[in-house]
Amino acid sequence: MTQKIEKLLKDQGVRPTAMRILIYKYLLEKNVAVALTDIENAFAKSDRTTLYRSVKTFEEKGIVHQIEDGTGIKKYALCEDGCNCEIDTDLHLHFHCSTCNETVCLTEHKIPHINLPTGYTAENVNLVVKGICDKCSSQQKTIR
Amino acid sequence: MTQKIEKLLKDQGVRPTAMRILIYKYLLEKNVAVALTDIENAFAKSDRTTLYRSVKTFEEKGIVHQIEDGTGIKKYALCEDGCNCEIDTDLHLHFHCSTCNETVCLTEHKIPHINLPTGYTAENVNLVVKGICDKCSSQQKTIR
DNA sequence: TGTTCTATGCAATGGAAGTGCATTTTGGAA
DNA sequence: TTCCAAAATGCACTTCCATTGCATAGAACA
Ligand SMILES: [Mn+2]
Ligand SMILES: [Mn+2]
Ligand SMILES: [Zn+2]
Ligand SMILES: [Zn+2]
Repeated sequence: MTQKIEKLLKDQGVRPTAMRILIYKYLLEKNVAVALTDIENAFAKSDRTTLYRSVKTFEEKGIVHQIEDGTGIKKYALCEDGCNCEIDTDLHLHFHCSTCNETVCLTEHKIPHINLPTGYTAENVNLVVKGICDKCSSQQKTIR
Repeated sequence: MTQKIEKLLKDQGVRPTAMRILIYKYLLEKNVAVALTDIENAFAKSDRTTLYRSVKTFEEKGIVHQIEDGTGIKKYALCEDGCNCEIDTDLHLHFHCSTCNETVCLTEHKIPHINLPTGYTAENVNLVVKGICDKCSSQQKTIR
């Protein structure tokens, strides 16, 4: 496991330090997008700045992508294999649940092509749907 | 003008105070989405809290809609006539220019219908395209 | 006029992003 | 193996914006 991650990080041009490996593992085991604060809370002995800069490096090297889910808090999630964060091919829908407050990548749901008025050039597209996630809606059923 | 605004506010259940009318006028003359700080700077003698609560009231009464353009700063813009901020009919694309840093409503560009996995329910959709706006790209041309 | 609800202003809080700088760690050259 | 330069880390701070509590002023209404 750790071996693989080390290799993966190296391949992306990121030095596999102890903390970075831990962060990567954490992102891997979470199946939702995480905030910096989440990572901070996951490790008792961690400095926010280090985490901040590690994640930033990950982002620059294409290891994670940043998600703006509308909460005002930046979230991060691992990129898919072979992802280049390219518009039309890699960018996908994100879903933010207003009940559990979790944000997930719906990697199967790519962003539809958007027509823009003349003169406008798209560099990036952010599509976030807010509502109730599957877990929360099935809990609702269970309750009643 | 002021008369119309007063009526409009009343019709939406908002008392047309002096400040609120000013804010409304300001939003009306700006053709871009504005941040609270923008409004604050537009009026020398204004209290941020009053502006904050006024805009919040506007939002609750369906007079403005909030825009999360990914900058982390909340923006606001007047709703169209007859807008109920309803998904599929009223929600539209927003464009954020990375050059001039302005965010505009592209009210003609409604949000395409999004298919979600089973169990997910959509309550709101946020679609933001980032890139270069028409003004900025035409300036580019002029320069070279 | 007096009462009550609403709007406003001021002060303060809180959360998160981001930066400067000193120190430690690391990887590679010698 | 030893040493050095570059990279990573940790701590202290700053900044920016959203948001709230509470006291006061203002408007509507009986
Ligand atoms: Mn994602
Ligand atoms: Mn809009
Ligand atoms: Zn949920
Ligand atoms: Zn522009």
